Amino acid sequence: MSQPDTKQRLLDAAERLFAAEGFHNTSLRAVTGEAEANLAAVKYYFGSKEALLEAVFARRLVPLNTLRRDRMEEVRALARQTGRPPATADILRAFIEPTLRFRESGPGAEAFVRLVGRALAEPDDTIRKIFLGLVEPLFRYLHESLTDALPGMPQDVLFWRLHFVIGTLSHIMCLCGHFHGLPPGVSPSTDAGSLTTLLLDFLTAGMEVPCA
Amino acid sequence: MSQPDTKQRLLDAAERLFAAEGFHNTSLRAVTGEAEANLAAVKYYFGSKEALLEAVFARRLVPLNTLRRDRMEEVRALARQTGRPPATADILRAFIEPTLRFRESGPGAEAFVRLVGRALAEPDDTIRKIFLGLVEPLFRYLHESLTDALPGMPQDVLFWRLHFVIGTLSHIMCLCGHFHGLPPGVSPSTDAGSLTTLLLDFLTAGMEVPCA
DNA sequence: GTCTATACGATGATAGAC
DNA sequence: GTCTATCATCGTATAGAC
Repeated sequence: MSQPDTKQRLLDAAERLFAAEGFHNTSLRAVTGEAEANLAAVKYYFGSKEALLEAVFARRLVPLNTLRRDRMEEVRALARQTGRPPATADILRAFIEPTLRFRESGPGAEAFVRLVGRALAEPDDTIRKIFLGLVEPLFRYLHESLTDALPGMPQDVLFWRLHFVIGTLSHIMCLCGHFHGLPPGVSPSTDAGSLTTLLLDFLTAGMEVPCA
Repeated sequence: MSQPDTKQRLLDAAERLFAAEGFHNTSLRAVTGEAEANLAAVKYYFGSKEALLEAVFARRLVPLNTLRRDRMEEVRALARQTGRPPATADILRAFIEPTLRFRESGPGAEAFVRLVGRALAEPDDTIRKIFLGLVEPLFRYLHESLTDALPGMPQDVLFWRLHFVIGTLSHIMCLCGHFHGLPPGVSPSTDAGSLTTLLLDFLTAGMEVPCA
């Protein structure tokens, strides 16, 4: 290769721009301009604009998903030793805490978190499916783990509540640092630790409440 | 006018296409094609593509917001007569039930609900601000009503929980009829009545749980 | 007032030279 | 591996017909 890490520079520039301006609102000329690469380099390294997006997702999502699954597996293994179901709060923490902490894991990570938070609301089927392909196995495992934690809950109620959790987390991920309509005098804490606690209290109560 | 309601046909076509394909993925040529109007009709009636989107939002959102605010005001007025705070569940129901019922209010309404559900996750600042301009006063009123219902709750906790509610509702709005990864044997009910009950149980429990 | 025809610069994508 | 040239299509703008 002649240039050092053209591929990495393209990924970095695409991640930042897709998060800041949106996928459809970002031109390949803007990406290659910021990465100081030629327009056709995207075609060469990735194949298309959509394949570039998939690479942006995969680079950070694959290790994050491994971490989230490992933590959920750990909670369930410990519970099996006691012979009792895992606590709902422990399952949710294993899923949520790495997600929120990820924002503090280095340059570009905050932009990436916003990008992921928006992905499920993406109108474009192709793009949403690229993202779903990377996270759906993990969602299934979370579903399975929650079924484990809440053995008495009807299947369809659990299914909806799972999506309530995912929806809340997605919204918080794209909200971080971008509040609308802050009332005067309110300056909510945004560090991963506080936010994890606040989310866990709220979601655990919602997951565990008896249904009519 | 020569053609019957060119403006309405443009709004109908834009609503359907923006919801189905996304705003940036929908060309004005597609809109005017479906509406059987000339390309320049958008410029003539609305001024720009973004102004067309604002008109699509406003047409249905203004009456819906009036309904939601009226119902919240009614709950608070009744509570004042008893001299006690309104119930959290009643405030949330006043906000959520009209939103979910709206989906069944006629042709095009379901597409519109998805469009609104995605709006807060919209990456484009201009578009998100168009939407926020139409809903922020209502969000503030919901915030105020929940402060009323939960007088002991710290301001910053209430602020976050308000956003948890909005995030959950947004996600459900864009999910309706578009599930990913349905496990076999689960066919969740999607009618407004059942969904309202499920959401209310979950969100009320989360709003009312004591915070550490 | 309402609508049509047409043109302009910029975009995503590609083919093929080097 | 990298770059130039080219293409259809995009949002927008304008001039003018009815």
